[in-house]
Amino acid sequence: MADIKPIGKALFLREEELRRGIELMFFAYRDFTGEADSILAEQNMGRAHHRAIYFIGRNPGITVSELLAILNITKQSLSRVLSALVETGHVEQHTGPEDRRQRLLYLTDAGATLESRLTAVQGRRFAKAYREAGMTAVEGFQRVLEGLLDAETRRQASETGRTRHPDHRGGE
Amino acid sequence: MADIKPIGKALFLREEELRRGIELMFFAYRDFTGEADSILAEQNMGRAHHRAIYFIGRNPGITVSELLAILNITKQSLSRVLSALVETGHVEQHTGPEDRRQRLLYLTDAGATLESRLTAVQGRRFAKAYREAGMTAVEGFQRVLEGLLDAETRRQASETGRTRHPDHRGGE
DNA sequence: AATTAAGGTCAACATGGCTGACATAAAACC
DNA sequence: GGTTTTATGTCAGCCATGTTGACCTTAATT
Repeated sequence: MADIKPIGKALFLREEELRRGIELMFFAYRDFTGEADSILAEQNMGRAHHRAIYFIGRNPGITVSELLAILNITKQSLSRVLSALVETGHVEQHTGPEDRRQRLLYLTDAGATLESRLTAVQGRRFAKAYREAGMTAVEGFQRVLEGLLDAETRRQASETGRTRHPDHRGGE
Repeated sequence: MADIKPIGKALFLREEELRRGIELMFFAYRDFTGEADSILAEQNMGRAHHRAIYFIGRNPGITVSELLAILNITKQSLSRVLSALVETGHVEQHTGPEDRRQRLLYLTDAGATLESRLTAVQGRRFAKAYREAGMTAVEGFQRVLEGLLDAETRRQASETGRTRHPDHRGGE
């Protein structure tokens, strides 16, 4: 099975090859999110809640504006989700110490627990795919996905993960 | 397992590596669909319409049930979208010649035109990403995406693209 | 013929995008 | 220091698209 080489070597940009990519992308994304969606449904949440929880967990103390820049949705949409998450006790908002207009966002313990659970199922799926495909494939996978990004996203993505605020939630 | 060279050095399934995959998947999918979404918005359509048009184009004469199996949504959801597409003249329904309960689906010329346009922008994005990443990377990309699929999807995916009906739309 | 099953549609609900209007806090102007 | 402008975030209401439930039509079973 090692010789899957869909492309003997000739041009691999033929229509069929491209359609294969388009379709794989659709199916893979759907299945990739499917398990998490089920967990979320149990809690009466949706994908939007997941994304907020995920990136708040990644960037404790992130502001609504910063989160917006990552998610690329309107602040009104995000606001609705955040209100729900605060309501259910998964997220805490603290007024910014410097700029009191800001709400710094943190996961509560419940939020962190849910985040772990969701990331765990998605991580397991990736771990399996990565393991089966092998290291070289993983590298290629990442390379192609990066190539699919908008220039703007690529710029931002390089910043994500940088803990922007040294974290101080629950400290008190 | 075929003894997969331990990545340069350590295990590569660490949390950070997995999170990178999760995040790339999110951003790439969003950007990948973004351009098509804009075109669709012009026509007062959404992603659901796109998917229907895409797979009908791929499988002329497909039945609603078969399309459902590909899309994995409820038939009620699909029905709404199909009605709209028939209404706007992008899709034609022909009663099945064998089984008169069935509606065989075909793109009209307008539908085919729109499909081409949408596939073209997504194809261009893939062509660029593939070109930049190189053949080996593309192979890895496909391998990993396949690994992310549910077993069920993988089974079905191998069938997609098989022109199931020899096409006879517009034959009259 | 009567029942059961399969293919589709209609209605009503929830999620999560969107835009518009707005409150509050900070910054800029003077 | 008061006024205006700008930035951050919320509330309200619309639209797209997923869901379930009720239903019609046609085919298959008996």
